[in-house]
Amino acid sequence: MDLQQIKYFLALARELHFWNTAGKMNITQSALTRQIQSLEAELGIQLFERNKRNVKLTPAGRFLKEKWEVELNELEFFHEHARQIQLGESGTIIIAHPDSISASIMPDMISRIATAFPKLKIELMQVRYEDQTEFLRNYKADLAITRDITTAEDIRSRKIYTDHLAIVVPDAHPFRDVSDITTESLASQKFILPIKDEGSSYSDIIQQMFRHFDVVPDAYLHSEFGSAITALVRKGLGIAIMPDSYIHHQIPGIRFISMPFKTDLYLNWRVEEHHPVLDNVLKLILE
Amino acid sequence: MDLQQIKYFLALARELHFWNTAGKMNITQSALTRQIQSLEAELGIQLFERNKRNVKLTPAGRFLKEKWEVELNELEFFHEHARQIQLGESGTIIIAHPDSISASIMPDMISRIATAFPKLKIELMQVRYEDQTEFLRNYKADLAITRDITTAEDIRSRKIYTDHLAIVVPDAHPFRDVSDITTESLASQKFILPIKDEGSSYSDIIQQMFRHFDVVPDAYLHSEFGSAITALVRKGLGIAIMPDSYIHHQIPGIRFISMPFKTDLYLNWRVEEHHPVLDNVLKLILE
DNA sequence: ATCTATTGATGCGTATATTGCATTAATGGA
DNA sequence: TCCATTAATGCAATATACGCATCAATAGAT
Repeated sequence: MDLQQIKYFLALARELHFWNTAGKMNITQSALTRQIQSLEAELGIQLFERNKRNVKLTPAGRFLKEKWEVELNELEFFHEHARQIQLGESGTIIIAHPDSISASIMPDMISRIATAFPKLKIELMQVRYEDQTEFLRNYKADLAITRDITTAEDIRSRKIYTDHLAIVVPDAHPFRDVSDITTESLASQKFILPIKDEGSSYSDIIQQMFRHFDVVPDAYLHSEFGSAITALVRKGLGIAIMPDSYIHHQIPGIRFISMPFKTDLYLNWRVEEHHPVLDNVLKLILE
Repeated sequence: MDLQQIKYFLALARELHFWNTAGKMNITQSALTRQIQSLEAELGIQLFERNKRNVKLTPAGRFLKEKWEVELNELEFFHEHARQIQLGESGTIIIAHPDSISASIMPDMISRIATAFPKLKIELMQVRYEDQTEFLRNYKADLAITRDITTAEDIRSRKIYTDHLAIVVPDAHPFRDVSDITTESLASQKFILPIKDEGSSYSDIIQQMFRHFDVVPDAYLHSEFGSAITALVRKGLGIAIMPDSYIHHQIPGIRFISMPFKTDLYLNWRVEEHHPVLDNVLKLILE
């Protein structure tokens, strides 16, 4: 069974028309017909019901369409990753990280990696917290830096940094330093907070801070994106809680008031890994 | 890329010897060499390092070996399931169920299915609770009957039956009926209980019963298997809590004392399903 | 009802790919 | 140094896949 046959099948399953499909796949209708026939014969499964006028999927064909689509996609990612492994020091590693540390620990980390592996390409990406495990699993990312511990069996985590929460206010705001932050002063503020995520340790720490001040925050706006949040704070739409790593972004128009609440950063990676360079990069980051 | 090439690759990755592998795959060494070469060329990945004397996997080859093994296996299951879908009424459906109901609701359910679909083959299997979702997902089972609600997105559940917990004692035991069951009388008993599983609603119900009597059970033996448990009870090694459906097994040497605590049975199946007969069987069971 | 354009299947000759056989070249061990 | 083992390769035979042309069925237009 040839993978090309499955590709022909998937194309035909979308088009449901031999001539159009054959055109798109750059073969003749007769070749396509025979490829599908041979696929059906080899599997012992009729994939399409067809007469001279109409083509439609059988139940078994519908089932295999779904499965094969996923499977072929996975294969592509595996092959690409295998190519990266082969490229070794001149390959690419993909790092997913929160925006908050773009200007704090990331530059240092990147420069250490780049110095140690001059030919290695590094891709950076931002991924929503809930997608990170899946991105690692599917080889869409090789390393992920998160503010949450990952508990999955096939992912390893290690703490690499700790920073503090800060209250982010516009320049003109009356809050000047920690002594201005009290139960009363907080109660009258509007907050811009991250999207509340049950079981996220980062959310938990923020909640914990509010509990410490015995305040239920008045939060009407939620966002995960730092640049959006800082812009909103600057415009006076509310104040925010962010990791103080953001200070390094040196964003004008806002101030950070560091609070004595810690938030940890974790490095996450796949347990099962045959990528020698990735192993070395891991060692480098973890010292 | 031909799947046969991947099979050749996997065989060679195990043997690491062209002649032996070629022999096992019923081709000549030269054909095997060329298949592997063409696979490597098409992927642009060197899979083996070889000289005239030794063959070994490259890191990329090691990676793909693992992935392709899993993938090929999955494909096999998909094709087999697709064949079952095609066979329709003369296919096979696989039902996973707890041993407890083998003699109570199962016979009735099976006979209803068999009457409605005379050509359908039915396979029964017992699966540990924690494996059931995976068995459904991988098409190793089509229906699963459990005492726990399944919360997975891709699995649907419906309650199909409720039975009661019973205290299971050897014939000679002083407990005769419900009135003998008290906090004091329970406290002096040794129990054989199922393996405690956090988050299992069946465990919860048993715990709930003990809490009701304000007793912490003295349980030194744990098993999930009904036949093992009843044998142990008969030998006087302890008393057990079981669903009273077991009464229908008519096991000699033990007695069941029904308690007013309910345990529900759920039928679980895959949401995504193109198997028309399976759909019909579902409708039949759920009325 | 008849005609026509469209569509999937199929026969046939050609082009391409794959195989087995025989041989070659490299290498570890006697 | 010689020999047995082993992966690669040239070559001819065979098998497979392809495109072209054609056929047969059918929906829709007239």
